[in-house]
Amino acid sequence: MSWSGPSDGGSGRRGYHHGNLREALIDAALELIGAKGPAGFTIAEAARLAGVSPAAPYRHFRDADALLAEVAVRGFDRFATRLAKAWNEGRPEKVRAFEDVGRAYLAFAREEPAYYAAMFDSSLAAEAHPDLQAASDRAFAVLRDAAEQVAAMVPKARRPPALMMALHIWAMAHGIASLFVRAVPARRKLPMPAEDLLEAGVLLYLQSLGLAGGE
Amino acid sequence: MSWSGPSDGGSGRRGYHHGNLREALIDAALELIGAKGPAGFTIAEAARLAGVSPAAPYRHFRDADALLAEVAVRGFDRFATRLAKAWNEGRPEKVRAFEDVGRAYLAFAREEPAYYAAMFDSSLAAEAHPDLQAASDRAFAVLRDAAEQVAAMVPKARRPPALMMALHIWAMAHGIASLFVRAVPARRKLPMPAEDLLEAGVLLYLQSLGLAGGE
DNA sequence: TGTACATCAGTGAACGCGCGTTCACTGATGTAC
DNA sequence: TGTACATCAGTGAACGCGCGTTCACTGATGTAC
Repeated sequence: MSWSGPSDGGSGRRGYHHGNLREALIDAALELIGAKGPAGFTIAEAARLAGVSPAAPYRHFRDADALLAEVAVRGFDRFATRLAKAWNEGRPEKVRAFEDVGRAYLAFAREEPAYYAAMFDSSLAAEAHPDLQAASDRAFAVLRDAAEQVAAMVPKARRPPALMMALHIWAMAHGIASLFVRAVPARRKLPMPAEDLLEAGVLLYLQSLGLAGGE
Repeated sequence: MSWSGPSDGGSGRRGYHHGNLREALIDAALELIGAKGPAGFTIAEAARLAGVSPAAPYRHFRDADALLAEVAVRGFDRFATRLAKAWNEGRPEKVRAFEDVGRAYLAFAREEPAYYAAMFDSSLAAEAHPDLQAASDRAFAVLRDAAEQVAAMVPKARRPPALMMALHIWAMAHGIASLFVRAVPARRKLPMPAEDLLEAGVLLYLQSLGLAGGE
């Protein structure tokens, strides 16, 4: 949560011009979303956190939704990067790398709850923010590509559609993240780490395809 | 969304006393949550919808959270009933009945989005509402019991923990419901109905256990 | 290198709004006798 | 059956609050010459 002003260096304000207000507002939004959820953040409070007047944000964002969308876009970009890193082009071994993607998914939800909430819990209409749709697509593409390469290992006769595989894994990872990693009324105490739960699920799933050491 | 007043019969107000304000407020809350999500509902607007003054709700609920919690509790109860009905004691056949539970899960999310949102998208702390926790437990118990009976069909040597199975299925169902049935920024067009996606996922999962017609 | 000027990124005061919550109140209902 | 009274479930006016948004403004920055 550092705001990386160019000439600021974290020392606070330095006069009439903020210097990097856009970034500071995004940082503030993240902080607020993390604390109160996407619905609990206001432009006014973000401005206060950034140390500017309530009118200042309007120089950079049309409204609260635009700021929220920007946060979500950045979230998806970080998310995509993280998943791609975990996949690592399927090295050293595809099934193992695929499981790593699942772990990276949960790790992101756990370590970046504010981004995650902006991405998945906000009521932004993706249609109204084309760049948001695009960013979400980029993240999903990583998962789909990985699924495609894993699916290709299955004999053609019983090979499932890679897209379906990707959707299944995404759904399970997202379900676990939503139910067990974050705070919801239905949240349960897990008898095991969420990561292990997902790993076991993915493993069973892949076993049914004849992959993964299902002896 | 009818308010079932005892002496009212849907004909509107009948004087100083509403007669069934508590129910009317819950109905109003459902309508608002359905339209704007759990965060977009206010006590004042619920009162307006119910046709009473903004102070009236406080005779029945301590605050907005209490009303929201009541809605969520009722949602979990309906949810549990619906899942139990789908499971139908494992008849006519356990694996098939288990799939039915999955279908019922999605059907609920689709047909009762307001309840579903109150249950899973609100920021209520379950700890602060013990009855909410209990209601959520009752719903999960249905799924866990079903999983237990399905797991019992697997030879002991490779039988997975039933609790884990229940968590996997719940996570996948919830993930699909969250990502593809409801409106979120990351929502994708599915190449198939969500129900089919879940059914295929559950089937593959059970196949890995040697259950389900894995030819 | 210096000066004039355009542009940019903030200010701060103001507005109308809806919300949550309180308060003394009052109309309606139910009950004791 | 009738009356007195307690209780209950609403009223409506009021309060303080924070928000989103606008506006004319002004200080700071950058650029042309």
